[in-house]
Amino acid sequence: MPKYMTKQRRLLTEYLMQHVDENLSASQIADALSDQISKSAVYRNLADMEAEGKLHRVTSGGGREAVYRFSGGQACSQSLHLSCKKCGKTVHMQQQTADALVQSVAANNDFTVDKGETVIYGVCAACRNKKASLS
Amino acid sequence: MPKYMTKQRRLLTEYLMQHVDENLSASQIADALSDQISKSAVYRNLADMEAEGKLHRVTSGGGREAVYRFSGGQACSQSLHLSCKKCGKTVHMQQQTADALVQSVAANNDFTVDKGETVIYGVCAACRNKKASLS
DNA sequence: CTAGTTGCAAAGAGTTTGCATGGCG
DNA sequence: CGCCATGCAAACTCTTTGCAACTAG
Repeated sequence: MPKYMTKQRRLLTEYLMQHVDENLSASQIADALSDQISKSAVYRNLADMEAEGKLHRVTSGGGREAVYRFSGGQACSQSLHLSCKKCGKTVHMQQQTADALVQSVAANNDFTVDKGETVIYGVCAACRNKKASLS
Repeated sequence: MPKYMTKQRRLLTEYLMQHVDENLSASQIADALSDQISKSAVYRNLADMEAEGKLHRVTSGGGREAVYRFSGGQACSQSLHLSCKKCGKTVHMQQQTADALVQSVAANNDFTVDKGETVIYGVCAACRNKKASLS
């Protein structure tokens, strides 16, 4: 849990702000900022931010790297996330739909869904159309 | 894509059969079978089996290891999966509930859910009760 | 017999950690 | 000024790869 707002921390936050809702791997971020922040600082800050809940760890991008997603400080825990396997974009499901879904699962399977942790994979409208048009 | 059914491959398959629907990390499996199969063979066979579609790669267990789930050859792609964060068990959602859910998302967010890829995280009934009873 | 597989060990990739220096408040 | 955070590099963990020996068909 950080106490000082360092230059590096600010730079990292700015970087994340510019990549809201994208899935970024720790090493990818560290690499992009390598000339401004050391690798260790990136990893440490990323871990801190995750602990603070400012960042969500996805870790499911096909590799074995730590993958994070920054959501601009919004209340992400209140809406499920839809992640497109094609373009990687993540969209927040409407809370209303999410709640209905959660209740449905609770009623049918006696299972309490964690909205903040769950990411639903599939294909977004844009990519679905794209796929249809080209080969 | 393997052509021979080797002793190691059979042993690995048997191991997986005994752990259907559990989330197993590659290293965990390799370690468990270390005295019967070499690490490399485990990794190679796991990769082959995934390519053949006999195994599903989860890779989202909080660490940075390759995590797999074996489903005994069932048509897992037809039902969403619920994974308990406490005990790690994965249960198949009833297809009926899953379909309703998928349709709901499709209607509200114009997003095509991939049932085979999606894992919903939360807490199962058993663990929910457990949590309530002790401290 | 022939080619796919295994095993071992070395090489990689990514992440974590120890310690001295630097900088926020 | 004091203590946290940074940087650097070494240490680690997990995974991949090269190559000779082995074995399933």
